[in-house]
Amino acid sequence: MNKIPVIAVVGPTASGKSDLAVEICLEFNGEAVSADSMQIYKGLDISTAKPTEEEKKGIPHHMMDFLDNTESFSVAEYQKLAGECIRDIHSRGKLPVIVGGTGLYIDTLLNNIQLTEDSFNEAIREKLLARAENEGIESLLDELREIDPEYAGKMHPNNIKRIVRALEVWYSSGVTMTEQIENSRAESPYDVCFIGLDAQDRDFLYERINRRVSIMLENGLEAEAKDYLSQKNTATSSQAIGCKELKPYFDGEISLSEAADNLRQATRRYAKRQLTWFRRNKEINWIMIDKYESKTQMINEAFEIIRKRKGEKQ
RNA sequence: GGGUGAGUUCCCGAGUGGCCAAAGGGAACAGACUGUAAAUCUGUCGUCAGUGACUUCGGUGGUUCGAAUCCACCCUCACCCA
Repeated sequence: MNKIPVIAVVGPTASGKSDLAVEICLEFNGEAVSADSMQIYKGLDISTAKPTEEEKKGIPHHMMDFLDNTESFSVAEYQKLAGECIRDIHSRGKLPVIVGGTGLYIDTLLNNIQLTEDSFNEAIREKLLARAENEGIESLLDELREIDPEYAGKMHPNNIKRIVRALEVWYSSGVTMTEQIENSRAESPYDVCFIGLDAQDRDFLYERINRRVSIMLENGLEAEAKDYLSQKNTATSSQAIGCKELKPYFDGEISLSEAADNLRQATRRYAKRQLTWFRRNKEINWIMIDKYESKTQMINEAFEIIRKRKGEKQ
């Protein structure tokens, strides 16, 4: 079977993924496919750091900026839609370049993880959540131990979300979480060249994040957040870093500079978690962004990795 | 110049004679993650050695079997009176 070649540019926020992806598209005749759980939404342009038209340099960007705030979204939908994008780009003789920081989306998409049908049931979830509230989580964990002792063994009692989800999967589909994970393995239709962006010096990355937040503020993040908060939004988009940190400021509880600090901190911690996620992927070719004197050198390094990979295939 | 209060481990902050390397929170670091993932959860967090040792609670000295905790003096900060 001929696999579809794709490039995946991953890494923490503010590491320069969007930029690099555009350059790769320019060099290798590609189109960008965003893998970002928040950039899928319309609006939130500043807080999710969507590339501007100018920054896109004419490169089409898919899976970005198409969903209304009132709609929720899930990995399964992402996998389906992004998969279609990739096939479409490939069929037109172009190279799909996946770019984003949502590890779950990227792994689910590129590893072709088979998610169980009908394992998503909000009503059941609500009920389980209510039970957790009333009976205590131990009761639910005991129940999970009966159904799926292996998975239950991995659960910490504080991990309500995951315990509830495991039960939700069982009651809605009749498949245990352990079975789902086993069943999820499938051959990937993609031949992926991973490029990961990180910094040798963590502070270098954190400085970039701090600066980026300042720039967002200058560019009107406040107004964007205010506007966003005035609408009713779905759980997915309301989790975005940006608005929720600014809200206490709007409510007069803290100063703007405090809110800005919180924003920076939340973003740094997010970057940390992204790194933890990506680090376990041994296929990633890491590029240390603070190792190069110029951006051009860094970009060339990425090009080299891609060319080498292409050469191996031929 | 007089008075009062305060100085605790990276930060905030509890601790008023042994149960204190010192609650709690934050940060930081590390990890998990299969339909909410920019979310959620976990671990470590004075230094070594791994059920023990060593150094720490503004400084110096003292009391005591034993002090972050008591006393004296000193330094610094805050507020109040002049």
